[in-house]
Amino acid sequence: MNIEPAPLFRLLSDETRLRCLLLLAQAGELCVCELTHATGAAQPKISRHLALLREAGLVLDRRQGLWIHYRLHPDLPGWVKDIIATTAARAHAQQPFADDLGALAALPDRPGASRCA
Amino acid sequence: MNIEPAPLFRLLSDETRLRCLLLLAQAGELCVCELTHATGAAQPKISRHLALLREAGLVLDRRQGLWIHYRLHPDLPGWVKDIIATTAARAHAQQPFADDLGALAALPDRPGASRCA
DNA sequence: TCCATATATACTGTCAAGCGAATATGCCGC
DNA sequence: GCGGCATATTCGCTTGACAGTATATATGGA
Repeated sequence: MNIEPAPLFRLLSDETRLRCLLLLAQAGELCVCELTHATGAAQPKISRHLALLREAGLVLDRRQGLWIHYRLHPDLPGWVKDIIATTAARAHAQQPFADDLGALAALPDRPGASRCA
Repeated sequence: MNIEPAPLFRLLSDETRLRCLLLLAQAGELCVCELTHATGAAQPKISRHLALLREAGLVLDRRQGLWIHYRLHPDLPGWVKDIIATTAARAHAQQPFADDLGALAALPDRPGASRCA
């Protein structure tokens, strides 16, 4: 899966997509409901944006029963990882990303992912 | 001038803008006609995109007689410089950026900038 | 088999981005 | 001031992105 700069930036230019991507970069793997809650966005909205990231090869999904877990694609080119990491470092303490991380941490039973409200 | 991640990526997501930005990152300072020739784009198109980059604080312009020279803003935040540098490194040998650099080098009298065809 | 939950997709309306063509502005030399 | 060059701006148009609502699919359990 080859990734070109301009289309990559196009994907990163939507705040909802960027927030999801940075959450995945930070948390490793998250199911759709966790992303939905962390961002406060509607479920179809998250789903659509995740589909775009998936089609571009930026994320991978893994079905586990009822839940679908997303994570950054492990084989991303180095320069793409660099850009995500740089952005994550800068966004980490700023809005709205800081709140997203807080909301994620506040979800009950997170490590087991047993509770999706 | 504060720069937010999503709007930055929005600016980088247009190929014409990205090509101009990377040319400036490589060449240091270029006038509009050089960017126009290097990219092969129409002059109003280049001008419009440069205006967007200028309004966002990514580039600075300097008028010298008839010519207007653009360069990357020297006070860009470190993370923005990093992203531009990372992208430039990856794009350097690929299309269409390699051709842009070649076309730029082929322009006559470049260092003196005396000849804008 | 029927239901509930998690996620994905389809449909539709709205809005902004980008383009080409034409025109305007600013600067220079005569 | 006039003409010419470099650059900027405006206009009308087209296209594509995104949102919300509604609906479909898939899985697991009673």
